[in-house]
Amino acid sequence: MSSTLGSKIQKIRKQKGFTLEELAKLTDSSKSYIWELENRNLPRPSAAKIARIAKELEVEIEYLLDNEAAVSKEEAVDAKFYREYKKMTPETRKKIRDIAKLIRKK
Amino acid sequence: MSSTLGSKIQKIRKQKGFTLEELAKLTDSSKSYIWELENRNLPRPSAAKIARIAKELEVEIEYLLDNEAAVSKEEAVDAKFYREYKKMTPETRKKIRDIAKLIRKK
DNA sequence: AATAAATGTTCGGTACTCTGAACTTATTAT
DNA sequence: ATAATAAGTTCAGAGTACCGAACATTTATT
Repeated sequence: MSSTLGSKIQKIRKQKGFTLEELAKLTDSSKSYIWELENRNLPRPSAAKIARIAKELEVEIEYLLDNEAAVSKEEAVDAKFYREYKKMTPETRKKIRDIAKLIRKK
Repeated sequence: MSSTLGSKIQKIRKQKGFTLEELAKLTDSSKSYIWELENRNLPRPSAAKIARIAKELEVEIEYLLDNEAAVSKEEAVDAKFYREYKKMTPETRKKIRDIAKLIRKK
């Protein structure tokens, strides 16, 4: 179940219905490179590229990078929550943090 | 005010009291490379390296990568919140998400 | 089925990552 | 002040990132 960087990118790209060329264009890449990312196991792609790809695929960078076991469903739920949280207004975010602080204290 | 990747890494490394060699060892890097990361403007360091460094420095990868304007204090507060959130129990996390959902609906 | 159009794959080359080892500068101990 | 140790800096070189352009395969059109 190891799920590599490449397989994750490919899976999400297809889910979103992008072709290699489309994702390449969105991320200022060449389609050949996106293909290599997906199909060869490139040992150290750049952080900048991976960040742009993560953004277009709407996933956390960590999700793409962290391998195997680390990507539990629980963590996915948390990451999703954080993505949503970040879209809220500052006021709402503060409320949530304050409440979290209270809850924590039991 | 541009705040580059390098300056961020250096600032946090020093805050945490690490020498180049210590951070290098923690992240399976050479101290020469950590130095170059901090002091030269390397155009595309690998995602794997940046991820390991972010982890040891206890910051979000996004924080290191996103440039200037994006790194507001507000966002730092949010990132801190998320770091703490992730350390909570699954039950507590769920409570927080549920409450967040309610709050959102006004 | 034949052709065109779209999507995917290979490859050569330039610029870059990252290291180990040597070197320089700052700090601490004697 | 001098020596010893630690911290920081430079550099050559092996291996990789990433691109453009050519080639191959799949899918759509007639």
